[in-house]
Amino acid sequence: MSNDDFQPPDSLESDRADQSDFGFPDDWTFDGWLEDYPEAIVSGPIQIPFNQGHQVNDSAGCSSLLQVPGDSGTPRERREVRERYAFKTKSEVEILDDGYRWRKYGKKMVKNSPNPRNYYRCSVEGCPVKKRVERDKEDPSYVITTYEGIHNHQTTSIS
DNA sequence: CGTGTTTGACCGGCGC
DNA sequence: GCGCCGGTCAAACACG
Repeated sequence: MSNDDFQPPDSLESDRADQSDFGFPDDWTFDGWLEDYPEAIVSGPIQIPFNQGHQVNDSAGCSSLLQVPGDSGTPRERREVRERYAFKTKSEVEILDDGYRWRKYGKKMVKNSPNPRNYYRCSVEGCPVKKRVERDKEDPSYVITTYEGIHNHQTTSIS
């Protein structure tokens, strides 16, 4: 697919000033791709888990809109659907409202980190989406979230 | 009473 | 084959 022409990390990281254009909630910090989590640097479709902001629906029913800097420095729109997507946010709480309802189904201590990892599943039956949340090893003020799967339903509206 | 969390057990993949 | 490790299950529990 066109995954190869999707340029990860550098362009995003160097362009952090534009993160407001990603449509993330204000208190979320998009930190680009995580080098520590190569498996998160996907190969395959993914749905960026945000419905607020710039989410757009296409014919596939599940798409997200991601903006990356264009050659000229002007952000160009990018629509990507991936199966896995990880990012890091600075947050005190791990339960972030991303527009879906999640049910925790596991907690695990992982090696190389003093912090537990939490496993969540989308509450909607038949929806295969999972996410795992853990605090940054060396920077506990950050929360690492990894989404996996594509929602096959509309946003579960919550509060 | 319905829904979500907690928590230890269980399981499967992988490296030695 | 065995043990480690990450991921999941499920029963009991908490809470509105």
